[in-house]
Amino acid sequence: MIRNSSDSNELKEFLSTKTVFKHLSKEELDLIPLENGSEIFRRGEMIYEEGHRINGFYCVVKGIIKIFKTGFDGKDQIIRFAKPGDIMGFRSTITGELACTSTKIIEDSVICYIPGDLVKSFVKSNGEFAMDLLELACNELGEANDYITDIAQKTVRERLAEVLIHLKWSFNLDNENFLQISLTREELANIVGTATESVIRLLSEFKQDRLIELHGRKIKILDETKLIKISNMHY
Amino acid sequence: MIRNSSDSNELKEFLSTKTVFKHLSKEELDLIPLENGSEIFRRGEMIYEEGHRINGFYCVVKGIIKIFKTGFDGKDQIIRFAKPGDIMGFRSTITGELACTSTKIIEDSVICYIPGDLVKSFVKSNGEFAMDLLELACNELGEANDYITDIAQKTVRERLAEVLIHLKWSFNLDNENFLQISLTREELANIVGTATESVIRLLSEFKQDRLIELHGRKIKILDETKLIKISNMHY
DNA sequence: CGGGAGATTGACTGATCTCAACCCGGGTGG
DNA sequence: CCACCCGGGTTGAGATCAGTCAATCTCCCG
Repeated sequence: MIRNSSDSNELKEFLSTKTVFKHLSKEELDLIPLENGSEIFRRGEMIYEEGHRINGFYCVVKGIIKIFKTGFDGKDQIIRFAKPGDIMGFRSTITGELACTSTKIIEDSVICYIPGDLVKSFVKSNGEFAMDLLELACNELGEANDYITDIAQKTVRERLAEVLIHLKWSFNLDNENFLQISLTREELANIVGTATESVIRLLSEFKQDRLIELHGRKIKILDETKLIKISNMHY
Repeated sequence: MIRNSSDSNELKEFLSTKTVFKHLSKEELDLIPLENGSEIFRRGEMIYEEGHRINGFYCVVKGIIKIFKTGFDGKDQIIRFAKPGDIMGFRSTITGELACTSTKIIEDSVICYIPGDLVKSFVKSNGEFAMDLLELACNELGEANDYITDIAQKTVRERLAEVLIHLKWSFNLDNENFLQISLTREELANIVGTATESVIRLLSEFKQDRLIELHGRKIKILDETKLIKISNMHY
């Protein structure tokens, strides 16, 4: 974790255009202590861990972070990914509970921190902001509900297909149309909720069927339509 | 569904003491149109269905409702239960999306409706209320995250044990210490995320082991400690 | 070149699902 | 009054998806 001397005006610009803080007034934005700039994290580093006390929002300026819970047997379950513009830790900040998830860097990231007290004061004084934040929470809740139903009802094969599609929709492709996000097979398994070996077998099956192309960790979706069919998605 | 002529002052009293509306001012409370009173629903009736447009909060005054999603193969997944003081439909009301869940009465209920526009105006004008609502959403989000991890990682046996414990903690017991809530085996399966037959087999196994007692749909927890151990819960 | 992490493959196991039969109690219509 | 039906609830047998374990391989790095 490295202190980054990025211009605080740049950060302000970012917050006010790309994040849930977009409806803060100029004066409110000025209250956020950004003098320290943001922090740079490298792949594998943790920002905070399950059980820790969190007192503010961690806003992703750049990079990709996995947000996950560790089950009683030490196995991780990835809940979601955070990418530029996303907020981490808002649940615990709002409820005042300990963090219920850990956050680990997938792709080198720049994070800036916004104290919780400040956020709460904004919620109380700025109705637009409160509404945006509420919407954010509700959107996440909707996704969580879908996730529950999927994991409870679908086969591993269906879920893996769905995860691949979601990854394609959520993350950029490189110039050869490979998914930019680079995940280990174990991480994929921790999204799908299955064993690493199962992911490996299914991936090579999909590859056989010309649905995807694999180059190490890089994945290219070749036949989105068929994958969607396999996944039994509604959309 | 029957129109109930309950006193609107009684409802106001209820809203301002038992629900997320507790921080509304007297004036704000008066804005809520409660003249029509509340509505009575009977077991089996639906309040709203997945895919419908919802334009407000459904507040449970009395009764128990299951909130569930229907999977692509027609199988239901129960997401949570709503009981007196709880709000249904707030996610869709806030995000403006179609309902992502259906709601079906488990135990005869009294429901009162609060228009969404009004709620949104409260969010914008009353910071305390906004904060309470946000907390509500965040609490649910935390539970959803736990749920995801459980379903993804635990065995059916562990999950069923956990569900029984949660039911005991969430619902009252009758004078013989049986769980008040009455669920079919299929409904239990739809919480756990398994087949009806699996629930039946595991229940009778738990009964053999003197962990629970069964009288038709009524369930009594005999050995909470051991069930918690079986469930591998953290708490 | 040796070591280690991650990826792959194969064999085996077993938890859980599916299917089908059967039971049970309540309600109903002849 | 009784046969029948219907919605749960139970039980058993068999099929299978997916997890575990163990061996091997492939890179990449120091």
